[in-house]
Amino acid sequence: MSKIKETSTNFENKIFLNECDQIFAASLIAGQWTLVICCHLTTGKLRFGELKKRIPTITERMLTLQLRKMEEGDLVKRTVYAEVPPRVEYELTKSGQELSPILKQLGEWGKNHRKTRNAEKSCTTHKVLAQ
Amino acid sequence: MSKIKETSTNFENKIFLNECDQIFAASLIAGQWTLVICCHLTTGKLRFGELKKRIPTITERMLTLQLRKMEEGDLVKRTVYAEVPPRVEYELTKSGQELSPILKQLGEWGKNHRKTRNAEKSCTTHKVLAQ
DNA sequence: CTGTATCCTATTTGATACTG
DNA sequence: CAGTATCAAATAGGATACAG
Repeated sequence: MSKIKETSTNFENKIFLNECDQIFAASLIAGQWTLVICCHLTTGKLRFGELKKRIPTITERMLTLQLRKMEEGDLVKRTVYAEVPPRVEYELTKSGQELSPILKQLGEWGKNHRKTRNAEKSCTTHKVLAQ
Repeated sequence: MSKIKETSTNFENKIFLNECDQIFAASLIAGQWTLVICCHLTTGKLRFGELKKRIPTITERMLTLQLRKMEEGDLVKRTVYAEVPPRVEYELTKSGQELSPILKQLGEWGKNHRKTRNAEKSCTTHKVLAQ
């Protein structure tokens, strides 16, 4: 990458271009339950009821909404079997699986970041006092 | 990691443990403007007004709110200079900088994912028709 | 079993005006 | 310059009941 003056419009545009994909990606994993669902599906396909059981605090409404959103974003694949009683299975798409290692890194970062923060908190009390 | 039966509660707990850090991390980068700000700060410290100029569509209110949230999350450091007129500079913390490469990967994934989706869309029209 | 429909609350964001 | 204050709009999320 050649050097660009930091004041040039082009320089700023390069940054924005990069942003857009990140923001697009972030919008796909946004939502209270998306990552939770993602995580459970990394180990394989699951039925609606199985997901519900693994995430006891989610309501059926939210599970449906989130799964629909993830389906729309091509993160999960929904397979309906024409049986009685109905059976519907959810699994990560190829893209969804490719996201997993990145999310794992994000988790690692989160773990370390949390540690660092706690370590700092025990030294400096001004934040607590400010409350 | 030793093998655990997939039906055991422990197995599910392991997944949940992993989730938590991810969700914690996600909550820190959530918000309409967080990633945009993050991105601009990767190239160095910026003043309030400079950020505002680089993100023309953000309101001062939102810029303030997001920066405060990111400060609270220890992603950015805020430095106030006792000058007239006032000068305040924002920069990524060490943790914030460590997040950058992960966000870059997320952006790469987003770019590819977007491509894949568009390619699929041009072949299959049922989704468009369903609308 | 796998969802929908309805109603309601909480949180987030935006518009605009004002301040030390 | 770097914010606050206030009000309004939009969006996300939850509780509950019901349906194919």
